[in-house]
Amino acid sequence: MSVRHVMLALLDHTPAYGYQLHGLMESTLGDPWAINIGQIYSTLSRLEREGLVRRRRKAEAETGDRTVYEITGEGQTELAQWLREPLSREYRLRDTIYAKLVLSNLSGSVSPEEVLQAQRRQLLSEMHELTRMRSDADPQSELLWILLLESAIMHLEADLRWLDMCEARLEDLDAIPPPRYKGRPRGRPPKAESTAKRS
Amino acid sequence: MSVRHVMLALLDHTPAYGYQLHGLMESTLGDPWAINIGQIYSTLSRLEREGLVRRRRKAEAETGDRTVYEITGEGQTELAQWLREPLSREYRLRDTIYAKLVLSNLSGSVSPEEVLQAQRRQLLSEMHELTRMRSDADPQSELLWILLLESAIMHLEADLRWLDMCEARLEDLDAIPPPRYKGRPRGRPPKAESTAKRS
DNA sequence: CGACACATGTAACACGTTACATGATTTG
DNA sequence: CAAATCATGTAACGTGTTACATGTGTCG
Repeated sequence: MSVRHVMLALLDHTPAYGYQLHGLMESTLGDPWAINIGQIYSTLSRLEREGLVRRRRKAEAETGDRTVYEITGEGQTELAQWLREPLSREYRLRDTIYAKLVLSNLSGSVSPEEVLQAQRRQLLSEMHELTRMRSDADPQSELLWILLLESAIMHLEADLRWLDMCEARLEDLDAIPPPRYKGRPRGRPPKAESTAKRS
Repeated sequence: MSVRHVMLALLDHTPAYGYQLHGLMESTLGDPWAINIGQIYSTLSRLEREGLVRRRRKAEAETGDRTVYEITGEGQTELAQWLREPLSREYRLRDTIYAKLVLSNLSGSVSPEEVLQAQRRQLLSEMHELTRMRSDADPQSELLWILLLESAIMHLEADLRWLDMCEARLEDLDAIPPPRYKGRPRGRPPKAESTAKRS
């Protein structure tokens, strides 16, 4: 839901052909946003079909045989809307680590302790890597890159603190009864009901 | 990459039929994990095809006409492996808010200030909601639900602090040159190169 | 020449979503 | 009886992945 908008933004800055977009995406947003080149072309097709993008009439000097795309008015509208509309972070409530913790507690093959420990090891090593990269980065020319690293580091810290919290309460987990299933238990399971969403 | 494993874990606890799995998933992991019932069946097919799950032979009392599935040995192996293997959090480096910030800076229609402010408003409101839910929850019977809320809150805090940081450095953003594209710029774009991944 | 970057695609698949079709059983 | 819930699916589509096919141009 996001690659299409990135492409729109890049095309809004300057018309481009597919291969070029691929390069721009990587140089603008960095390696983590590198996608398979094939997806560029299929996304361009969809965007064209929806009228958010159009093929540029050849003409203007020689473009070789490359297919240059440009954004349309509709595309700019869509882009502005995407930029303005804030992200909901409620997906945080669908955290895979949480699921692993609950499920390991449920089915005996791997203990919650093991899950937590493995995860902590992983996060600590990523933390090392991130802080190293942070101190390697040049505050002048790589401001954006640094901001991204800071973000990742802060979330990693949150994860680590959370793991500590869980570990401290591990004993309490044993007391939790397994889920039942018999015609609407109604035992109020965890509810999301975040902003503007009723269950 | 995660629904299949949730289903394996539930089936490891007890054999079940599709509709039942859907209910168990929600009551075990909560609303945020509720998925479309259709996906249960298609995932079951895939799991069966891969031999991680099998249809139980009718017999044993009356099951009605419901198709009961149970996990296989292979399935248990796969499940244990999933539980043991830690998640990489490197996807944090592919943060959509970050992308919006960079792209709004690039294409003029919406300013970075606007993006940051809209996002802050959203996060503050979600924070309100989450803290309210946290204080409503019963520490005895809803320990898991509380842990999940804590996690979400901590990450929300991280996001908010990050937004502040970005805002404080907004002026510096103007100084950033737009990305070029001409035969390998080699201006070291942001690199991910997280654990065990070379670009 | 041969390897590599440039350039454009297609195919197959996994996962997720919404929507629809089709019935049986339960219950107000 | 009508509506809701139970129960099992299918179809269409969006997004993402990997892999492959097919060329041109450049450079050591």
